[in-house]
Amino acid sequence: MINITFPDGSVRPYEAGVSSYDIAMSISPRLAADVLAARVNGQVVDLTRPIAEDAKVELLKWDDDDAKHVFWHSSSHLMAEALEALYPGVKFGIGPAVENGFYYDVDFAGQTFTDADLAKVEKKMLELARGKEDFRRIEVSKADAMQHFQEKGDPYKCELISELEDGTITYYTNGHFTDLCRGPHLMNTDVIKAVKLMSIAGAYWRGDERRQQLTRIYGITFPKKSMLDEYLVMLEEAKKRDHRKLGKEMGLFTFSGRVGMGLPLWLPRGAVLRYQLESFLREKLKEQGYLQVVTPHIGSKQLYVTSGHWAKYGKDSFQPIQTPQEGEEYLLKPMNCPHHCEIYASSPHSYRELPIRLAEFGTVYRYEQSGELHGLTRVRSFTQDDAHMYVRPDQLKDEFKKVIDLIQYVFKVFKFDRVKAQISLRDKVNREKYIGSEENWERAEQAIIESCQEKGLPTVVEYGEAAFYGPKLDFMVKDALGREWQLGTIQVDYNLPERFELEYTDADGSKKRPIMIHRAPFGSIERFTAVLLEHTAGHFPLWLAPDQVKVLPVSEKYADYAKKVGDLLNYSEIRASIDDRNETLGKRIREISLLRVPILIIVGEKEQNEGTVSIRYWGEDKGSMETEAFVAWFRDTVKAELHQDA
RNA sequence: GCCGAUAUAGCUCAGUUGGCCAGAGCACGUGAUUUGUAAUCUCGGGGUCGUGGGUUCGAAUCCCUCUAUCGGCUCCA
Repeated sequence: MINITFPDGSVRPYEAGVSSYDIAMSISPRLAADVLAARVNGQVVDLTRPIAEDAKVELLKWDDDDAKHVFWHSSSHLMAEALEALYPGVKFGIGPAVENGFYYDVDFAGQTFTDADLAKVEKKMLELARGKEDFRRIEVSKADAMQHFQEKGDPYKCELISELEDGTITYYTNGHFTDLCRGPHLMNTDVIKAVKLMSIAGAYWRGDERRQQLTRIYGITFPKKSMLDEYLVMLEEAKKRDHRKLGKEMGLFTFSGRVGMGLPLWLPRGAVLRYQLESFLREKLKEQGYLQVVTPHIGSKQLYVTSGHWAKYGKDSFQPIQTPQEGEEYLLKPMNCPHHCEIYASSPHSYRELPIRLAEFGTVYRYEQSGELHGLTRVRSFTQDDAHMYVRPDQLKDEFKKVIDLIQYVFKVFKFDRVKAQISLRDKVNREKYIGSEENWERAEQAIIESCQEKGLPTVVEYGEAAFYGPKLDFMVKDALGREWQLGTIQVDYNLPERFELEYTDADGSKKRPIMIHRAPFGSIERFTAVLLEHTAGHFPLWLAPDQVKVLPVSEKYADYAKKVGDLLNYSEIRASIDDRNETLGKRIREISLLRVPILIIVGEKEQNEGTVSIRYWGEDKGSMETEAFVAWFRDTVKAELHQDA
């Protein structure tokens, strides 16, 4: 007999070799019907795996992320089985579970497969699922595995097997389909009740663009039909928050094929939004001792040869502009740091002056591959809320931590919770992608890791995500559809100061090299605006809304009073305007609401006589109050929105 | 850049298997109406069906090119 310990701490004896499914059955058949996988001593395993020794066992149902993962992974095998049945001769790459569902990469070997075929595969999957096929785990030797997939003619699986160690290789079989797979899987296919194949896309084999492109089929499955329906409704709702749609509806920005792809045009209301975002940060930076600078939109090619950007990105940039007479070469500036380095270098510096913080809302231009452009989140021209700090070694960590505080303050004001802080370090093996000495990198990476630890900031570490000149701390936020975007970033850089031979005079009179911190709390105004739109569904905080107040006279008769109110509000620095068009009140309210104007003021006979305004705040009737009282309330609200302890 | 899809009026979309002068709602202009919390009524203007080519007696509709957009992949200083 062995002892099984449950999550609540209780212990029950079972015969050795008992499976998690048997354990679930012993508790209740109802539980056994719902359970999808088990976590034994912290490891997720098949329900059918025998347990030989004393163990901690958790029975996992749909509400557990690991259980969903197993469910979707098994679903990808089910889809593969369906595809093999419908398209004999297809070859398979990999088919993992992802955050929302699963995919399988398939080589259709010349057969065509389009969106229209998805329904057919869904149908086949459901048919196979109802056949209650067991997932069977089989351990095989490397030689046998290799032989099997060679005979089947599946080069992708052979490649994967060739990299595995003998003795660790397992198959899973469901129905007529056998796949190389580590598992774990569902007990059988019967629990898969609802299937939706979402889309097909090209995907390079092993993520390498020089290799074969496979057809990736994305899908999602559920244990209940109703859950699929809910999921699809949720997706529809998310699409309504798409910043591209909201940007159009709210008159914030547009694109023009004639201007060029990925080049956003900010409309008047969008421009107001930008200026608000900029002055919000400018105020904060003033408090923290930043100095604003302004630099040109182009820079000599030589500048980027010095910085190393030309060697790294020259071929993948907008190509140099040449002067007609002299043949000089200039680049559209893809970043602001080299310009700022030259500002630093323009005068001698004492150790007493440091840190020097140079800030600029710098518009940069980067060639992004055409297929990569995406609304405002990925564009070819964007404005960074950039700054570069030049610090002494003893100031580095304090300065870094101050920036963490600033970024956290920003996220708090905008109510971005669930921000992921990611430490982006060098690739562990492939190091020729980076410039600078091993020693400098080591110091820079340590500074970031230690600063985060000292701040108690929860982080994840990603290797290979560093910039070529230094490691980064990136702040990632998801959009409406769960896609992750990098917003804020802080980078430690020992390399550019060397390349630009930046110096300061230390206390002992010797020349020393400053360390540079690159940082941008928004990342870019464009991307920040996009993510903010999706988070708020266009309901910006009051201080930020391009139009804060619209004043609506009930009819023409009250237009004068409306104007009086509007003037008073403008005088009080509230962005207010009047809508006295010859339209019904209901219609004007509807149109202004669609523009996401937070406050509507309605004035008619009653308000005119009493000197009051009637307030509608985000669609809710707040009754009437004296105009002065409204101004006071407005100011308090804005103050509260901006006052967040970092 | 690669794979797949889409492109009809300013916007959102109809337009059957190729067949009269290409339609609707909103928006815009006009006249009436003077409105009390999410769409008042009237009349009117507006489209070389993304571009260029091809097939056909005939193309918004079928084929190719290019451009832009969408979903992914790759990339992201």
